[in-house]
Amino acid sequence: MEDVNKDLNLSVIKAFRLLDTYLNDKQEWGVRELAKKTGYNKTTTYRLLSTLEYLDVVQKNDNDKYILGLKLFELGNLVSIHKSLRSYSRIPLENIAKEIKETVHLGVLRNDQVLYLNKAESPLGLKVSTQIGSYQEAYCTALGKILLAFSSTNQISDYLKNVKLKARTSNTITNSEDLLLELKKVKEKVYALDMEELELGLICIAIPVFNKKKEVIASISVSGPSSRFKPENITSYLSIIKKGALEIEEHISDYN
Amino acid sequence: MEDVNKDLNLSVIKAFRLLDTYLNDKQEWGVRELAKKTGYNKTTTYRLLSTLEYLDVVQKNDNDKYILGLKLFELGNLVSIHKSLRSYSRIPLENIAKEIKETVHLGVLRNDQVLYLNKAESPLGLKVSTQIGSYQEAYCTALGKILLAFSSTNQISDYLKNVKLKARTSNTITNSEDLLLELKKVKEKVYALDMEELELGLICIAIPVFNKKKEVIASISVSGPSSRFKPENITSYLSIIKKGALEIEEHISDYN
DNA sequence: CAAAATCGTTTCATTATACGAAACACTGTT
DNA sequence: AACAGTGTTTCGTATAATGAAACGATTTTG
Repeated sequence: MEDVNKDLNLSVIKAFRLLDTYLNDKQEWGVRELAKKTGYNKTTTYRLLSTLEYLDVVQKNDNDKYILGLKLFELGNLVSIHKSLRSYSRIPLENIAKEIKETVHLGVLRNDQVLYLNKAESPLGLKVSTQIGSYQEAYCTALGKILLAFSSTNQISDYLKNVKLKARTSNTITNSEDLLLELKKVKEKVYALDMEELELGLICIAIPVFNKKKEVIASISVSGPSSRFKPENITSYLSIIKKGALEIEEHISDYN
Repeated sequence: MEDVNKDLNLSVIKAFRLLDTYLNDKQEWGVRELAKKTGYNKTTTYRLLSTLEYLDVVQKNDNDKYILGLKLFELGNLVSIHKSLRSYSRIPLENIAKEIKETVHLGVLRNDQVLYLNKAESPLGLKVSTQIGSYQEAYCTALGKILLAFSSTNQISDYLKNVKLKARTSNTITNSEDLLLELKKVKEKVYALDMEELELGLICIAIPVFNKKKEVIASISVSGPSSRFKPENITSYLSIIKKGALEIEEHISDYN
């Protein structure tokens, strides 16, 4: 933990810690429930929630529980970071998803993790579904392997210093040397696979998106259940994803 | 203004007032600049911004100005309100935009205004571009006319009590009786037009989206410049938009 | 190239306000 | 009827937010 010496506003921090609680796969929370989860006093929690409700940041649903409000939707849509990448990727991702019939993601590296910037979901019932704006470990995802593989050697060694390669499944690469070897292969082949390394039954394939200076600015992946994702599909999948990546690259300026 | 007697947390309110400032079509702000705009002391503003930066709610860009941060992107994507409508409308909206080559919007009524839930932009250079999550007056937009026209008479009269019909252009309907007549016609024809009533040179056409109980739950509009938007197109546009509306309606449950 | 203007940042004394235990009102359950 | 679960209000206390002034660092101006 960094030493944060600036005198920060503790109420504001608490308010956002309350909102962060909604990241735990739970859409509605009561006052006492949130207080217990965050460790805050229930009176404090009540007052913060009242304030956030007044600001439209949260609102009560039919069960009188608090849910995230439309102010966050409004502000979230105003965020300019990666905006062009997010908007220009929309149609290409949809095209890939339509053709392959699996879920497609666009991601970038941020603080040693993969940040999901956009997605297009599989039309099928059994599908991968990720939250846009959420984060995932890089070393056990196809997106992350691409983004790491095309990072500088310094960045990669920093990554290995910062991140513990925890086994998510029996297939997860948990050894630094193995990961370096894998990244080398990924960079050579210009595509990455995740063979049930994050989650059993989940297979992904990813390729890089380049800017006009040939730097990797993002990665596109296709994810599906192992039951549908066969080795013989890889070649055809790759050509479809590459077509989508090219569509994005045409819109991208040098730096972004 | 309502009398808000609960003791709300003033720091949290200030923090979100700072964030609200970004709604004014300006992506980056300095400390003194934000302080001046909001009327807060510059030291207070500085400390609040430091706190928000610590929380990843804002971040500094290359010019050392503050921009909205990825925490807002993350939380905004977590908002569950109208989520199914937003996700299921994505592909139908894209299809309409692709076919008509104009920008398409999906909106609902909220606090007497139109809330834009989703959009698909025209592929052309000259196009309408609206912020998702933002609000617009209902009486001078095609979306708003549809949503008002299919509201109850009570809701409509409440609307007329609350809202002042300000002239946005020389074509804007500024008279309650005229608006009521217009809404009656809209409901009969089951589509609404905005003939440069919000902005000169901007024409829109909208239709309702029904749930399985035949209630209007949203509206779809197509917007384009008057130079391209010809009366003879209306019939063909309507059939294309209706096709999209049907695609959405198939996915929608009874109430949402 | 010096002077002035502007920027973000820190200091410190003061005052406002966030705080929390306890009591409360309300609801649904046992 | 008793109980356990909500969200909400009260009130005295202590903490934390406040802002004028000074600061150092850039950038702009003459």
